[in-house]
Amino acid sequence: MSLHLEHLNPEQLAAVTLPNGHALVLAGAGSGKTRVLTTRIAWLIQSGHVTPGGVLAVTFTNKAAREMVQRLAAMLPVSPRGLWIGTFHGLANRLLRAHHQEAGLPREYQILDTQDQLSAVKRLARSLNIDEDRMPPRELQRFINAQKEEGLRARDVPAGDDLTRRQVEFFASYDEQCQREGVADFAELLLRSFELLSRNEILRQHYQARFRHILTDEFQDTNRLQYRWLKMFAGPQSRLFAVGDDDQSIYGFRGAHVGNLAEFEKEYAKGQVIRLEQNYRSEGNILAAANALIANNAKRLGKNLWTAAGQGEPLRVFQGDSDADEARFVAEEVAALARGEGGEGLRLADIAVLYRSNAQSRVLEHALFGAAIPYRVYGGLRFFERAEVKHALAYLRLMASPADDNSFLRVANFPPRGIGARSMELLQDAAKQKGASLFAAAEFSSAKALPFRKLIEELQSETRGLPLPETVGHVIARSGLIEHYKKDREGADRVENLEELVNAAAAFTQEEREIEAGEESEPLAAFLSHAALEAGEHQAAEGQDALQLMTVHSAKGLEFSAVFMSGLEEGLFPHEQSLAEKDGLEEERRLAYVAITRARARLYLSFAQTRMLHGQTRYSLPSRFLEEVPERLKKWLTPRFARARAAGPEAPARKNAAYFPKKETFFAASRDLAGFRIGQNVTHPKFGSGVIIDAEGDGGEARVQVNFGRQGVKWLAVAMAKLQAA
DNA sequence: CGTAGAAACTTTTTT
DNA sequence: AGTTTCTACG
Repeated sequence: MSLHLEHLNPEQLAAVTLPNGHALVLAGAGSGKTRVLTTRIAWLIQSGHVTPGGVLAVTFTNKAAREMVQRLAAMLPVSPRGLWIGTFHGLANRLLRAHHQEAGLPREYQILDTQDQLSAVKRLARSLNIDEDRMPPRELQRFINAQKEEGLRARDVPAGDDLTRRQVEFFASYDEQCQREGVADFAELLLRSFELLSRNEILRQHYQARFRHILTDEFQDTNRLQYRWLKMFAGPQSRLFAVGDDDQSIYGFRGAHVGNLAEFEKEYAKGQVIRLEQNYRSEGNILAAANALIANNAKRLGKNLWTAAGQGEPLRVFQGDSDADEARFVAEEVAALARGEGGEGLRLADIAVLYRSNAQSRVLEHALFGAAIPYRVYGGLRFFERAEVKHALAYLRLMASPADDNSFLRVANFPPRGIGARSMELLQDAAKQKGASLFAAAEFSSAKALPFRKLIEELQSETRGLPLPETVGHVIARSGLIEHYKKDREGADRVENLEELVNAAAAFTQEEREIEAGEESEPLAAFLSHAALEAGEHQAAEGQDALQLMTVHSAKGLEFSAVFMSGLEEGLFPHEQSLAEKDGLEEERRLAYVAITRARARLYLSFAQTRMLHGQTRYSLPSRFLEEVPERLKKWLTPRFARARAAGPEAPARKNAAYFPKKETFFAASRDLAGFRIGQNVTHPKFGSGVIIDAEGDGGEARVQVNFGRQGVKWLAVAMAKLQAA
């Protein structure tokens, strides 16, 4: 039992042992925030300030929650069972399972993930004859989630214009549909549990009296509903402890409200703010780069991150001719780092390749595969999101919860069993008329669907009392899924994944079940929740040393000896979509800040001049973030991209000006443009550096369209403009 | 009803 | 480019 308080610096110690009162800890990257949080919980318990059952600790990711439980288990002689540690969604689910009746939900309610929610929205839009061009399902989905994240139901949303009024109406119907089918989306878990406690005074008092210490990690990422949710648990005796970093707020797009930090300080912490500013992770140059970059943001609470470490190496900058070229560089460099080149080689698992969007992983994977470097990709399509796995889960969900129409529609005719579009339509009409579920309607009004209903009922009785893995195994076989994929030439992977699902069920232990869902839950119900809430982050090849590939978002909270930040191009990072959003550029910059601060000793910054995206070649300029890192900290590995400074103050960024997709054609590429070609980098005496993105005319008449980044996009006559090849 | 191939669509980040 | 949806045909 060792808390090792002696290893903490004064600020960390103060945060850990704060005796009473609420507190806000502003913790910079690498300042030991997770350690402070876990050590505080251990300290509170060990010193008798609270019993394990009186702790409520909330994180954003399952990974963070698991890590916290593990670290606690190492520090304390208590089992993590009694502790309420988990993600917002996991804990909300736990609460709702325990009080499903009071919350107005069926015992076996199912959780809709993003995919499921979209199909539910589409289905409803169709049944309401909604014009999908005027109200695209995706936008309806976004609208609904945004409202729920603000804590609003349809009746609470002011319907100003006509469009909003329609959206609100749809929102109301959507919630009715969910209620009827016994399902809850992610935001619903939070909102429903919030409403449960705010309405039910007895329950609220019970939990308020129970939770003496409420601790939250990554507080900058909470949305308004989550903040209210936390406050709900805080009774007069409770103490709130929030840890966050405004510079690492990167979830604005899903409703995170950085303002919560300031509001928390005003409402609770009241000046009890502890700043952790010493960085223990990165060497000097890396930290200097991060500090210089983030200084460009106007909206900051402000802090001064420093390190006692030496300067270390400069940041290495690489310019690739293409995305493939960049990927090749990454692969070669990773191989060299692993070999060690005179020093001690790095473990692959201690090296990360980060990118802005998942689509970028493919070209990297290709190069790594070619170089025989083992790698693991995080994010992207996760295990429980794969089609075949979702099919299997749909059978299981129907068995547990027959009213789940989403699942019914997913597998009633998969594998094909003669229930075509027409039969399904008739069944849906019948169900609608009677206000019944599809499963119920299958009994009396569809000869075609009846055998399917029978199959589900047989599965229910055949698996009654069986252990979970055997239930899953039986279902994938009896449903015909395995057989169906075995017939498919390319179905081998899918069969493997289905078999892996049985393993996942076996690995889903008693202990995990209790931590995630509470003590009294059914094994199957708990497993289905687990599948929806934790999309299967940790699958496959565990244990083997492998390079880590992930988006910057999923890298938050992690650290590596060497980090590759790839695709540093205008339009990609910062992403062009973000520039149209309010405070979008600042959020992108915080994202870049998160990426830089993941590195301990070595950091690579790379970009490519051309990139294949969605089947088109894009020509792009280096990211402005690259320029915001001072030159003295960088070492160029490739001849420096000549960048003549434009005279005068910089023009404000123009929306979408920097990044234009352009179909590459032989015609355009081979046309006589007086020595220039599309995609070429050029400089102009007034506008600075740019890239040619289009052309018209030939020879002496030729005009080219040049993207000058922040200076905008201009058409220039080649003969007149003093363009120079760069 | 089921399938194959064509056409259309997407085009950021995630619990 | 990859995925989903549509269309034509057996």
